[in-house]
Amino acid sequence: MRIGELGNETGVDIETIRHYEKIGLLSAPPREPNGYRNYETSHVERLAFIRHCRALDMPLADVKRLLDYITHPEVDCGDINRLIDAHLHNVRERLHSMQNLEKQLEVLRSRCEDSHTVRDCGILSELVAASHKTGAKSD
Amino acid sequence: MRIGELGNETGVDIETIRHYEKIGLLSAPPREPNGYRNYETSHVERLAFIRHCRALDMPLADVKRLLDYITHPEVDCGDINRLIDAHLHNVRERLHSMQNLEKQLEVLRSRCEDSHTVRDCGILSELVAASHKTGAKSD
DNA sequence: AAAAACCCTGTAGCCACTACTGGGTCAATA
DNA sequence: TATTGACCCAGTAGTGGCTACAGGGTTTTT
Repeated sequence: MRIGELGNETGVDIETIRHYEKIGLLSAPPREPNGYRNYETSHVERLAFIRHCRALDMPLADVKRLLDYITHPEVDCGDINRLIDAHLHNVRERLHSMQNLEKQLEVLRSRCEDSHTVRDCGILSELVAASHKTGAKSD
Repeated sequence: MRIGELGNETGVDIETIRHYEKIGLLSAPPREPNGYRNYETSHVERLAFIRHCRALDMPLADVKRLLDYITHPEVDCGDINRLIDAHLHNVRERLHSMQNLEKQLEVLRSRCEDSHTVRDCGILSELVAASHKTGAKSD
C-alpha cells in the first residue's frame, strides 16, 4: 500500500503521515525499488490509533508513550491511568476557562446592540475600561 | 518608563513586549540616548488592552483590528459586533467539542479501575478498538 | 571597582501541522 | 510515442504566540 492509499484509508493527509514518520511516531515502512513507501495493514492500525488519540486532543508525546505501552504489554498499566487522568484534568481546566470566556464575551456582546459609530460602541469602551482596571497595578 | 517597568506595570514578560513591537502590535517607542526603549502611559494602556483581549482568547490579528478601530472612532461599529460574534461562535464551538472530549475521556478512564498489566488494561484495548472502528473505511 | 541587574539585537525552539519548491515516477490517453 | 496528469520524493519555510537563548552593552548597587 502506497502513502496515498494509506491516507485515503485513514483520512490522514499525506504530509501529516510523512511528518509522523519524521518525528518517529510512525515507523518507517520498507520502500519499493523506486523509493516509494510501502505500507502494510499494521501501519493502518497504528495510524488510526494515533488519529483517535489526536481526536481526543492528546499531545503526540502522550500518544508516543501509549504506543510504547502497546508494544510492551507486560508492564504495569498504572502509568496509563495517570496519563489519562492528567489529560482529563487538563481538559477540564480548559473547559472551565472556556466557560468563563463564553460568559465574558456574552456580556461584552450585549454592550452594543445597535450599530452606530465606534465612538459610541459599548464593546470597545467596555474593553478599554476593563483593561484599565486590570492593567495598571497602581489602581 | 523603561521596558522592565512597563512589564511590571502590566504583568507582561519583556520578551513578549518586544515581540508585540516586532509584529507591529505595539508601536515602537522613542529611545533614550543609550538605545533603551522609553515608554509612556499610553503604551501601558495599549498593552493592557492587548492583554485583556488575549485573556479573552482573541487572536492577535483581531486585537490589531480593534486597536485600529480605537484610533478611528468615526467608522461604523458593525464590524466590531461581527468580530465579537464570530469570536463568540468560535469559542462556543470549541466549548462543545471540549465537552464531548471530557465525556469520552471519562468513559475511557472508567475502563481501568485497578492497576494491573498493560495487557489487560481496558483503556488501551478501548483505544485500540475504537481506532479500528473509525480507522478503516472498509468497516 | 566589581558585581548584579538591567537593556539591546537576533536567532532558534515549541506544537502539530501545512504549504511550497523542485524534482522523479508511473499509468492512461492522443 | 509523446505527453498529460496523477502520484511520489526530500527538504525547507511558514503558522500563532510566544519563550529561551547567545553574545553583547549599560546602569545601578554594593
